[in-house]
Amino acid sequence: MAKISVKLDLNENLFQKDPQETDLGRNIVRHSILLIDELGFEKFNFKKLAERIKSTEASIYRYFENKHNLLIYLLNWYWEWMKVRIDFNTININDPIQKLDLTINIIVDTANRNTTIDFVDEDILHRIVVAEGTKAYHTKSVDKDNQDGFFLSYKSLCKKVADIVLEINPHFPYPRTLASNLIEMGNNNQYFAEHLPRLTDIQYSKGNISEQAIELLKYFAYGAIYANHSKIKQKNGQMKFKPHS
Amino acid sequence: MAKISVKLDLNENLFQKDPQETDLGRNIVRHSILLIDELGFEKFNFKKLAERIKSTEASIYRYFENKHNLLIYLLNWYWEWMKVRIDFNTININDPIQKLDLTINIIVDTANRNTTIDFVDEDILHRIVVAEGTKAYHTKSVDKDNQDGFFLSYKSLCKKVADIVLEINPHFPYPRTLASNLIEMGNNNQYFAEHLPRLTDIQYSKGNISEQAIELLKYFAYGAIYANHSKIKQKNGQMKFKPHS
DNA sequence: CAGTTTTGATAGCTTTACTATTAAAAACAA
DNA sequence: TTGTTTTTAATAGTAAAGCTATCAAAACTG
Repeated sequence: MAKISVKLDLNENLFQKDPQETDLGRNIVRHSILLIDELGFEKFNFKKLAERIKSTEASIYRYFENKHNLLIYLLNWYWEWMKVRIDFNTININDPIQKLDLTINIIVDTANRNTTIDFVDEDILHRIVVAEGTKAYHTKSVDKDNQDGFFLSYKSLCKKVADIVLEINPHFPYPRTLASNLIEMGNNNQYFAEHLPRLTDIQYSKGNISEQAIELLKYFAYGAIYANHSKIKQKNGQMKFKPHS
Repeated sequence: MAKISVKLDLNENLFQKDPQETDLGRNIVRHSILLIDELGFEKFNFKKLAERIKSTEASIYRYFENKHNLLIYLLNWYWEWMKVRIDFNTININDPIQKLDLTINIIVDTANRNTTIDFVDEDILHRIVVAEGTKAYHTKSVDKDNQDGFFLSYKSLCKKVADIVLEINPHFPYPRTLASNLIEMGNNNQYFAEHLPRLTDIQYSKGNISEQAIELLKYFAYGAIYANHSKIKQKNGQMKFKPHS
């Protein structure tokens, strides 16, 4: 497998000093991924990370203002990487259905990659995205973080997926919702399969988790995209009721 | 509006001492809701809560082991309350489609309630569920918490919704996923509309957020439930491709 | 009114999340 | 190669968070 050197463009507000530029920076990124995965984001801190990489807290603070920004940096990295992979994989494909199928594959996991990046373990980063991803924007600082462009990558990723959906059905009324939901649903159902199995229909006993997740996302995606709403309205027609008023 | 005294049955592992039983306990619950809403869960702590209710940290620790358990307590309260409302509202309804529509109304918001509970502000609690809900299970202690029954209410709520879905279409292959996804999607899209509008198709400019969320959830729910998969497979048929292998 | 339980007041301890200072090391330039 | 700048390490210190322990006062219970 080719080892392509990838340097993704990430929003400069996310760091104090670009961690992709120095050994220490790349070390911080590499080991923060491992350590967040080990400890969970709440128990993770810069002191423990410093010990692990035999550096100091103060040095890490020169790269990232705090651990929240580091998490968002990692997520941005992943979202950018997803976009690259979608572009790369769909470059010669015209059929939008094929494009969406491919995109769903990329949403679900990082398997079958055609490159590796030396200082990022993408499988572990994917676990972080699944387990800790929503913490990026579920904070009181969302609006400020959003203004600082912390979610630009996520939004443009969703836009990309939404545009593929619109290629399939230009009249589909909820492209953004479908896009963000495919991503969140994919993450949730993989997490649920492992930790809260009653909340998903994906089951270890049925075989490969990723494959089931892909089938599931396709089912919901095409169910929505091709939804026959005149038929649904007809089926639901008789009862023009007012809910609990 | 009737003021019905409701005491929900909540898992006893969630607290050290039942907060529904004492004035201080009810005060802790009431003001923790207000304070978490104000500060966000990260900045919220027992010391600040103690100041607010003119009590002490130590006293609060006698009710809840830590703030994480308090959050889960509040969420369980809300999930139980949703179940009560679903039961109450669908009690004389036989049409499962009508039941699901009602359920979607209840998922989206707490409007048009027929009761109020004195020590819980449900509108604010709903905001907490939307903004902080996923933090309940995105921790390293999920599996332990799950064993302690911290998510029983959520799971049985999903089961209830899934059963309604199966009433409509007994062959639907993803009832649990649809159930949990309707809840998470409802929460996400309301949150996105407010904070990250590019991630949803709900827009303030289009009018009432809740109504749009209800329409959206119905669209996706019935799209999935009535998905014509032979037709979809036919449309997608020609390309039996292997994604990026 | 005696006994039990609950609460409040106070203290203290460890960890987290930083900031500041200074010196050593590394990088780089003339 | 030496001098200069940048980067890192080492150390110290602070305020807040997240607890635990003790004891006395208050409140409720029989």
